[in-house]
Amino acid sequence: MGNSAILSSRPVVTPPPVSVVAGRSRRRHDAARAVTLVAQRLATEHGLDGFTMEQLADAVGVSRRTLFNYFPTKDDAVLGELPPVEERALETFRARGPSGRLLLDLGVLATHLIGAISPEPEEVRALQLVLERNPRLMVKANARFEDYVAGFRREIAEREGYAADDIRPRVAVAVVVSLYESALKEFAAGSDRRPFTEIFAETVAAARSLVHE
Amino acid sequence: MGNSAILSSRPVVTPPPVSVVAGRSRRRHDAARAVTLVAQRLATEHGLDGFTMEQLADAVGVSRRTLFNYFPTKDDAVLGELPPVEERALETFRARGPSGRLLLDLGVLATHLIGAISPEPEEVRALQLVLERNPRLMVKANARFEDYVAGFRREIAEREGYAADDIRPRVAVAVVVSLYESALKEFAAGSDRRPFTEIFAETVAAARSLVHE
DNA sequence: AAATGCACTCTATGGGTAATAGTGCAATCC
DNA sequence: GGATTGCACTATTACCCATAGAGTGCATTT
Repeated sequence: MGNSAILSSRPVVTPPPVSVVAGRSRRRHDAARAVTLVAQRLATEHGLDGFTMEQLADAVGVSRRTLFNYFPTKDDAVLGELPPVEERALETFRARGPSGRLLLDLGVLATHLIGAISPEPEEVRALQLVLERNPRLMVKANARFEDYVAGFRREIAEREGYAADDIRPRVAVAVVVSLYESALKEFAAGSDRRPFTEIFAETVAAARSLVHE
Repeated sequence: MGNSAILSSRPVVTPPPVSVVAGRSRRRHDAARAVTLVAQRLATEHGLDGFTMEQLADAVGVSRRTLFNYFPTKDDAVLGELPPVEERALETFRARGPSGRLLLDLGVLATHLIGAISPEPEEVRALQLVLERNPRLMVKANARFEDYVAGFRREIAEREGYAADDIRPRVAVAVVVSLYESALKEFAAGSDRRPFTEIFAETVAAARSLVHE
């Protein structure tokens, strides 16, 4: 359990629910990502309330007003955007692929999303610290993540044709999310510098071995 | 991810790590439980900072000073104590029982602990609300829970003879905790008034069906 | 032995104010 | 033509300080 919030380092622009990152969007995404990296650095060095949007704007090289074109609030600038779901990956999932087994396919989708984040352990630790020191930000991070995974629950219910009150979407997402969080803790605590995707895969494998023992 | 904190309603005194509830301890536990119920009621009605320890003491019928004999802080009085692990249940677990399969046995232990809580849905919802409105309390609740489950991780590593850096204890606990939290959400949201243990069992069954599909 | 009264220390909260986040619109720039 | 920006404004939050209340230790009472 744990009150681990999703930690996005190097997050990507949240596009419309399902979209392909392209041309203008790509440039926008890269710009927003740069804002977030700087915002996270400033938050780590000075605290969340220790830097102003003016300072962030200066550090990024845009106007303060423009920052609000990328992010609705200062908190969102620091948290960044959650990884987008690429259209092809989602179509595969909807078509009950790649394996036909829900938990496995959800794990594949999660791996894909995790690959889009590619955090460094120091970044995860730093952002964890910022969150710990700012319960407001943690609450917001968790609310955002909850909305994000709610979308996956809906996709699951639809793919599997579950009834509206079926608890399996919630359970499936809860299990995969718990593995993600467990892996994130290992990643942040680890000293061996393996990529996060590798640690997630190892965590999934450990869960599988526990289930099939 | 959820930021669901453990919600203890009708919590039991946190005894020494492994102990049997008896005589004097039972009376102490009942008294502490009464304090927590009143504290939770006051927090729900007035907010966490909207009642004083003096008021809580008056409502319970003890002196303010005595409250601190039961709980180290006001927050702890509201959160209550986490359920104790009964000695017999722990001995069974340590002896690799009841089934010999770690995840199943951990689920049995969790069911036992959940049985000791027996919350009502209104209580869960009320306490969730208090936590939402008081990030400080939520942070504390989560830190306590993290310590609590760390103990189970140690028990698992010992029971299974895992190496110190083996990730399986963390994964096993993460999965069971995610099922607990998922069940808690269903319980708080539900309108059919089934006991929490039943909903947890249903959640475990759903996870099992997803794994074996 | 546990509860309690009491006096004290420490910390967090409340209120007022100023700083900053957030907003809308028009002008400018690429 | 769309994005950026400047600007003036509104709304909200952080900061500061004093006070209330949480927390503490000890002696007395039950």
